[in-house]
Amino acid sequence: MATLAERPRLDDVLEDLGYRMTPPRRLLARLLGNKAGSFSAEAIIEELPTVGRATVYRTLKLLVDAGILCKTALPDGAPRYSFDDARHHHHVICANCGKVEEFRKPVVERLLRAMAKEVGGAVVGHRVELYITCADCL
Amino acid sequence: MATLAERPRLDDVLEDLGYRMTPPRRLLARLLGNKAGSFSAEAIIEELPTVGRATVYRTLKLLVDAGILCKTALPDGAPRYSFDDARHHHHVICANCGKVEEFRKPVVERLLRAMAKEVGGAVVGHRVELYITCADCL
DNA sequence: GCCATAAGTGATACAACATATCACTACTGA
DNA sequence: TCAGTAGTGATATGTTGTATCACTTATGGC
Repeated sequence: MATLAERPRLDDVLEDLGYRMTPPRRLLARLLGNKAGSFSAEAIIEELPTVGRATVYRTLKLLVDAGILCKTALPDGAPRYSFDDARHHHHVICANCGKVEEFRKPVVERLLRAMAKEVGGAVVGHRVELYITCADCL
Repeated sequence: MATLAERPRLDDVLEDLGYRMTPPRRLLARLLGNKAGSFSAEAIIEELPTVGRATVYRTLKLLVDAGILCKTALPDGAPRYSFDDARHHHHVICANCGKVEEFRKPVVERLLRAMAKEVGGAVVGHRVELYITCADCL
């Protein structure tokens, strides 16, 4: 995951993408900017009672589409959002606390590419997730 | 995925697991026994209007827990059920028609095990999915 | 074959996560 | 300043399930 320091300022990102900077988006940007680990959409909604559900979901989607956030899931399927780093990567997810870390392994990509050749058809994507109980939770 | 011929008879499976064979379960077993590819729970519910939602979901869960069915997801997160083969495996999923195929690659397991050593914490599981557009859909 | 009983059932409510609609508001650029 | 469009929040709806609960029934022991 991009560290707090590396992270682009969210309001800048949204403006650069041509979106308007509105008070709800500023609130969201400020809140998300200080989030570590992963979070659920509902948590954000609770923390920003003045911002409507639809707006929270809309903005999260915007940020996911822009590659700023990444949407993953815990093993039980509960969706989590976390900051993303622009490069292609996979996730290590703590099944207990939901913390998400990224990893990049060219070997994984090579392997999947090789596998792609074996199956007929055109590969459109892949997903690799490793579930752990993190050191803090042990 | 287990081929139609290889597939154990579902009613036998349920009985062997100690479950009662009831009319709704027989209907489900007959319907699922003829399914190819993957399907959604809601499709089953529509096809069996005499069987309640709860019963369909309960029975699907039973079969997933028993290792007969496997629950995966399309790239957009829409859940799909497909027949499963008992051994550990991963999925190749057609993002267009939802067809699910299994693959086994010991290399993948070895790689994930190696990765597990690098991250702190205890590995509790993993998920690897390859999304394609299958030959039929091209 | 009968019966007790535990397992199973369906209707319905609820829950989590998200999108659609729509009248209203407020940025923004001209 | 002002028109036009992007954005907003309330609310309804959709999807995918799980919980509850009164009712029904399959099954094993006799």
